[in-house]
Amino acid sequence: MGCKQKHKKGLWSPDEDLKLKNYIFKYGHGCWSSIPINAGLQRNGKSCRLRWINYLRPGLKRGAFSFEEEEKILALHRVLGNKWSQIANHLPGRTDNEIKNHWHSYLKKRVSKLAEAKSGELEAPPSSSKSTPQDPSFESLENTEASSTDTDQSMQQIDQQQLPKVLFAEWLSLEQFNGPNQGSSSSTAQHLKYTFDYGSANSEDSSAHAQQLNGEALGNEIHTKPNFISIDDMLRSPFGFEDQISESGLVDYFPGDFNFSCDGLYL
DNA sequence: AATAAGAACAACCGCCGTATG
DNA sequence: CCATACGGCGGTTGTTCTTAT
Repeated sequence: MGCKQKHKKGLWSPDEDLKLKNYIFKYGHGCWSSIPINAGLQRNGKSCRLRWINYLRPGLKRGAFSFEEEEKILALHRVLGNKWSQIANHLPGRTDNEIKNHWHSYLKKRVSKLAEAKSGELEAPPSSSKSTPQDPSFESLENTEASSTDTDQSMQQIDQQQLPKVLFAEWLSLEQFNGPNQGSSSSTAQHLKYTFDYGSANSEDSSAHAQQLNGEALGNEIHTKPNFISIDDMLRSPFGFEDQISESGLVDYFPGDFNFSCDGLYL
């Protein structure tokens, strides 16, 4: 009869789940495409893999997201965008699919409501119409090219609307890393790594490192390419690092009395 | 109680990068 | 070097559940 085996689609039955689970517990998953054949399932390998990863795999949390988890997702999403698998890496027991679903069904609305509220504040400031010097010229963005003096502001506006919030380490080449100021660059990178490694350090230590950096003829402004920081470090930061993600696409960091920008992230 | 609308969840699809022959 | 298979990822769709009317 039909020479091509039709793969079953749709929801998984408890029986199918049991077959898949038993097989993987016994033999491991190895090659996904061979699993349905060996386990006696009418599914394709991809479907088996997805079912295992998102539902059957041990260690999954399931159930409602906690407030802490939601906050973490929001913070990570601001940094990573829709990199669900990377976000999931920072939430043990949660799958990328689960996080993605929760984002689309709940968090996204929460964020856009917040943004609306914020933009409402910006567009309709309290009746006392005192124009702030920082007030960006939105009409000029819409209709005309920005004048050269407004370039920075305009770039920020464009970035805010269109560009990712952060430049990632993976986009940077080794060449850039060893760039023209090779010596100082790599030593700075080392210092930065040290400075940010406050998993075990307290903020005092951090500011001590900051002082150390400060003393390295770097002045009170450091902008060396590329600097790296891990996302977990960012989220752990006693300085509220996630609030320092700049609209220019770089990460600005202000621990104490010095500041620099960070161009890369450890993922 | 019936049902329409919206929310939440599960799974599929297509694309891309990598490994292998 | 090329073709193919596979795994992984993100977007999207389909299904089920819950709530409002």
